[in-house]
Parts: sequence; structure tokens; C-alpha cells
Amino acid sequence: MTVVDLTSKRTAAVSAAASAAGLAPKGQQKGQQTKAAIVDAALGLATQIGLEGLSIGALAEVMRMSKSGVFAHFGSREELQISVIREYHARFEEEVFFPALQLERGLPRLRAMFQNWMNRTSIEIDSGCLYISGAVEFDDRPGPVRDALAGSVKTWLAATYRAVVQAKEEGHLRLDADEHQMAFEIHGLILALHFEARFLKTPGSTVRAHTGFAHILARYGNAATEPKKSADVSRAKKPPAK
Amino acid sequence: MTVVDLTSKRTAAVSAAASAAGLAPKGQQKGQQTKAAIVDAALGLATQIGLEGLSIGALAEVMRMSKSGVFAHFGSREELQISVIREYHARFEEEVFFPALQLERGLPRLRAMFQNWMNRTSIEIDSGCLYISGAVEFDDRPGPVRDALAGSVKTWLAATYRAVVQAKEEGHLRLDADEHQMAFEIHGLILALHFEARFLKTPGSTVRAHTGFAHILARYGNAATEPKKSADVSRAKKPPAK
DNA sequence: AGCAAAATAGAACGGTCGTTCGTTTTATTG
DNA sequence: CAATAAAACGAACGACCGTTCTATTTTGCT
Repeated sequence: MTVVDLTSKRTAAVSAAASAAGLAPKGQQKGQQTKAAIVDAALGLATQIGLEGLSIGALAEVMRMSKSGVFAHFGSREELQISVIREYHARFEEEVFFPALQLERGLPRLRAMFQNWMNRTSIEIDSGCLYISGAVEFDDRPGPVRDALAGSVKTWLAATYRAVVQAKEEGHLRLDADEHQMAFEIHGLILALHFEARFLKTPGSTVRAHTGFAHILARYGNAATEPKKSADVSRAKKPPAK
Repeated sequence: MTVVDLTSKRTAAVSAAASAAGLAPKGQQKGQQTKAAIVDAALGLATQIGLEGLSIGALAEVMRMSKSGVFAHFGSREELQISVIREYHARFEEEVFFPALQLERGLPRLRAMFQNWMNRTSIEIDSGCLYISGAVEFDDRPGPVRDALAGSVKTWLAATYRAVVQAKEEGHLRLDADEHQMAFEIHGLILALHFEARFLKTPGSTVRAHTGFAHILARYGNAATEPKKSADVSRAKKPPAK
């Protein structure tokens, strides 16, 4: 249930960035470095064309290596895919989850998590989100890849849920707020943002997700502890207009 | 912008069902029948493994035909994919959109559309939704397949948006309701339902989507014209509980 | 029934896929 | 520097892919 299991694998990715920058980390064999670099490149490919579309041949070309050279680091395509998922998970935590932990429990932290999540989604409008594309590709394809993917997604959704629960415990939400329901609606906003912005390229999707979050807060928020958000401000195309 | 363009292609699908039932429609050549039957089978495969995963070889095996025999009906894989999209579009209209048109404009019709949409999504928890999987597969893969897919999706989303506008025109919504915003939030509920139910198999997702829709109606609804929905009833895990 | 046209079959193509294996190059260590 | 281990290569495999071509079968019509 914890969200913290990046320890071992993250160091590899760091060295990947380091080697890409020309540095030469001493402590580890050469193999670990290039493996990390491969995973880094593979993640870039996978976010664009999906985990299923990720091919060892294309990856080898990007890496300027032989197919078998790339392959040897993983032993199977599935293991490569799982490595990519783990790497994505680690980066997701580092960009979205950990920074929000520095804020106080309750609404501030929940707000930060949503904001970081949205920021990442906005970036992923160009690159793609592995959790979303992976969910579609593996929704009825059992196996270790699906398990790894579902595990990561569930871990993150559980963290979101926990933030909601804490917000309620802090008295920031109404007493009758359904935490699961609220988390569900938040998740929907992110998905709609990703769908409309990335696939349809609908302009204004980002502010719509943001507005939707404000609506959710207005519904579930405890007016006593946070009165500064009046019922319904912000948008509305042209308020009275006529 | 219209949602009605099923005329020609739909008849083929009807005959497919007819031929599956053993009937022998007279007006059309044999080729049209088997083509319709192929599209029908292809749609079944595509909703499970995606448009990209759809292969002519697997399709031929299902149809008990030769690869080239199947291929000849379309001339290219892309044309097959587009045929599948058109068929899905036609069925979606017939199941979700047209029935809702029989209800009066405004909230009743909007409610029916969402309910039909949710019903279909609930069924698709087993089979998969071509609009969602297609959006992920083709979000940055330009070409005629993507165009056909985006066209269908936009058509349906525009129909949803129009239903919201009409609801406002009928006085069922608040004057300052942002129709695009409301449609966006509704779309998010469907996406979250699909994601959590199909991929994660989270129980209770259907009622959560339903509850979310009630929340949206409560926010945007005009209390004057529809007072029977009081502020916040329905769920809440255990109201006071202690 | 016979004939033309439409529909299907079958084999083959070049290509890419993941994977295996033996060899060669590179890195690490004593 | 030499010995040993790790890493990368290159060729080949069987399988499947979409597509093309030519034959064969089936259909529709008079």
C-alpha cells in the first residue's frame, strides 16, 4: 500500500541522466549504466507509441546498438516493459507525489497533488501517459506486465484517496463527504483532460479540468473551515450577457 | 456536425445479423453480406484487442476464410479499420443517441443520453470501447484512420454538448452554466467509469458514475424548474455514523 | 444450362517481430 | 600488463504481418 518503492531502481535512472550528460559514475559497472539509458529511451518510445508498440528493434536503433545487445539486458520483452513501467512509476512519484508531501495534510496537499498531476498531464499531452495507454492496452490481457501496471496505478490512486481521507480528517471536507466518490470524480477530470487535449486537441481543456476541480471542492468542501471559495465564481461564458 | 450518417452502412450490418440468423436477403450480392459479416467479426475483435491489434490473419481464422479472401473486401488494412469505426459509430448512435431523441428536449433527454451511455459503457466493461481505445492508439498517429475516429468521437461529443445547450434553453439549467464545462465533466465520469471498471475492476464504479452525474446536475441545475433534487442526498458512507 | 462476373482460395513476396547462439570486443580486476 | 568476466555484436531461426498475383470456385443472369 505504500507509495515508496523507488529506492533501488531510481539510482539507475539518475546515472542514466548522468551518463547522458557525459559524467562517468564509478560505483557501477558499465552494464548498469547502459541498461538505465536503454530504459530511459524505452520510456520515451513507450509513452509515444504505447507499451505494446515498443519494439526492441526500434529501441536498438535509437540506442545505436544491436538488437541482441539491447535484448541481453532484459532477457525478454516483458521484462523490458516492466522495467519501463517501474521507471515511469518512479518518475511519477517524484514529480507528482513527493513534492505534495511537503505541504500540510488536508486540502493544501490534495490541491498540490491535483495540480502536479495536471501539470504532468499537460506535459504528457505531447508525450502520452503510460498509465492511461497501458490501461487500455492491457485491460484484458493478463500477465506480469498488466500486474505491474495495475499495481502502480492502484498505488497512485490509493495515495489520492488517502489525501482525500486526510482532508476530511483535518475538517476540510463536509462530514458526509464520500472519499471514494470524490477521488473517482477527480480521476475523471484528469482522464477527460488527457482525452480531449491529447486526442481531440480541444483548446481550453486545462482550465476546464481546473474548473472541474474547483467544483468538486465546492461540493465536498467544508464551508466553515474554508469560506474563501464562494459558491460559484470563475467562469461562465458570459454571466448575464444580455 | 449532424449525427445522422449511418444510412448506407447500417443496412449492411443489418443483413449481417440476418445472414447470421440464416435468412437470405435478396436485394444484395453475396459479397455485401459476407463483407458485413466480416466487419461484424472485426468489430468484435477490435473492441477486445484494439484497432491496432486487429489483424487480417486472425480475422480470417474467425471467419473461416482465407486471408486474401478477407483482404479483397477492403483493399487495405486501413480501409478495414475505417469500416469497423463506421460500424461502431452506427451502433453507438442506435443504442445511445437515437433512443434519447424520443424524449423531450432538455434534462430528460440529457439524462437519457447519459444513462444510455453508461449502460453501453457497463457492457463494454467486458468488450471494450472503440472510442477510448482508439483515442489512445491514434492520439499521435495521423492518417485516415485517426481522422475517421476523431470525426466519430467529435460527432458524439457535439451531440452531448447540444443536449446540454438545449437543457439550458429549456430553462433546466442555471443561467450562468457553462455548457462546455458541463459536457467536459460528464465525459470525465464516463472515462473514469471505463478506466476503473474495465482495467482495475473496482467494484461500485457504476454507481459512482451515476452519483457523479447527480452531483453535476445539482450544480448546474436550475432549482426553480426542478426542485425535487435537494442539495445532497444519496450516498455518504455513514452519514453521522457516530 | 451456359456464360460472364464476382468472390474466394492458395501460394509467395518482403518485412518486422522476439529470441537464440557463437563470436568478438570491451571493461574490470589481480 | 595479463587474465578473467562482462557486454555487445551479427547472423540466423521461426512466426506472423500486410499485400500481390494467379488460379479456382461460386454466384447471378438470360
